[in-house]
Amino acid sequence: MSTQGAITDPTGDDETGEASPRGADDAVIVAAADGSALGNPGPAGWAWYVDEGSWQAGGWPHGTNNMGELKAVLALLQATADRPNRPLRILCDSKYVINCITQWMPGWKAKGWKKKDGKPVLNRDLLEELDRALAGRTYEFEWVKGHAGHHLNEAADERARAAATAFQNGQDPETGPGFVPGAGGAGDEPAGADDASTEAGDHPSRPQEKSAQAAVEHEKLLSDRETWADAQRLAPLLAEDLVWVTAKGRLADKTAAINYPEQAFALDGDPDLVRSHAVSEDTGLVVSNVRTARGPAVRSSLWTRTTHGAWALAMRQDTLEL
RNA sequence: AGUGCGACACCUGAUUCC
DNA sequence: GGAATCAGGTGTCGCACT
Repeated sequence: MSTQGAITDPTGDDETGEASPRGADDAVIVAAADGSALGNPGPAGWAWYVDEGSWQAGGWPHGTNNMGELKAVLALLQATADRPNRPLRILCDSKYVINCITQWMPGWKAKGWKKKDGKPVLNRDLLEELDRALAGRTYEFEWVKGHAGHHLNEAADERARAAATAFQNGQDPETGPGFVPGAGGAGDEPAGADDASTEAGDHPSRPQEKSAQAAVEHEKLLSDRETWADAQRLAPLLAEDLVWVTAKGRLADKTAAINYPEQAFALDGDPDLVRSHAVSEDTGLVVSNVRTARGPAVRSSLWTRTTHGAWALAMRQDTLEL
């Protein structure tokens, strides 16, 4: 099933990433987009795939399947944004995503992002970004059944799951080469002439920003009860030599934090990010406002990357507000 | 306000088999 | 590692009824 029929027949050959003359200015880009969320919600990944030389993946430490599905399409749009004249054929197994974009969004926008039952539409931020990214583009969605052996869909699925798995292990996912025009064949485009799109998405390519981003994400992850209440998930997030200065001015270590997670991690509401700072490529600082059992506090957390590539909390200080 | 229903995904756990 | 079956769950939407 296809929507938005503005595309001139893309050769009908889905197995080849791109149709028509490679790199042609108006050649249809055929890509599959897919998402994954382990445990749903849980560590989540997204990916789009054109061919072995042109794909991208990413994710979050915590997200839903549908966030992943939406982000996969959004990332594809962003990665190809510098070629707005090339039509997109997007293979997607989520009817939620296809219906959101092709049927429901117009109504939601007109009605102030309220569903039929009056409740607010979920994933609105992603949807609004998608709406912006779609403007001026020629595209067409094709629904493909998931796990039915479709080559492009399987490839995107594998990469999305791999990204989710990476986040589950506290590691950074493989993000892929990004959109590389004509990557599939004996390309006519100068090799490596364009890697500007490699970094689209959640993980900025500049390493300094990456560590700040990682620190923020892991800080959020650790504030989630589902994470810290599970010792299996909690332990790897804490550095062996963790130093924690509590709100009362006491010193605590990793063992104490693991033995008394309720006291150490329970918050009223989510942490409110104040600032994040990249100390180095492997160290990020996060300052946030939190509501502890003892009252509101300012929390500074230092996250570092271990030798295994995973991020762990190295230092934390809480200061109670007056 | 609630209850269903439908659809597509995303999972978790078992089992069998190779 | 892989492929197939069976349970059970959440993410999300629309629709119809109470």
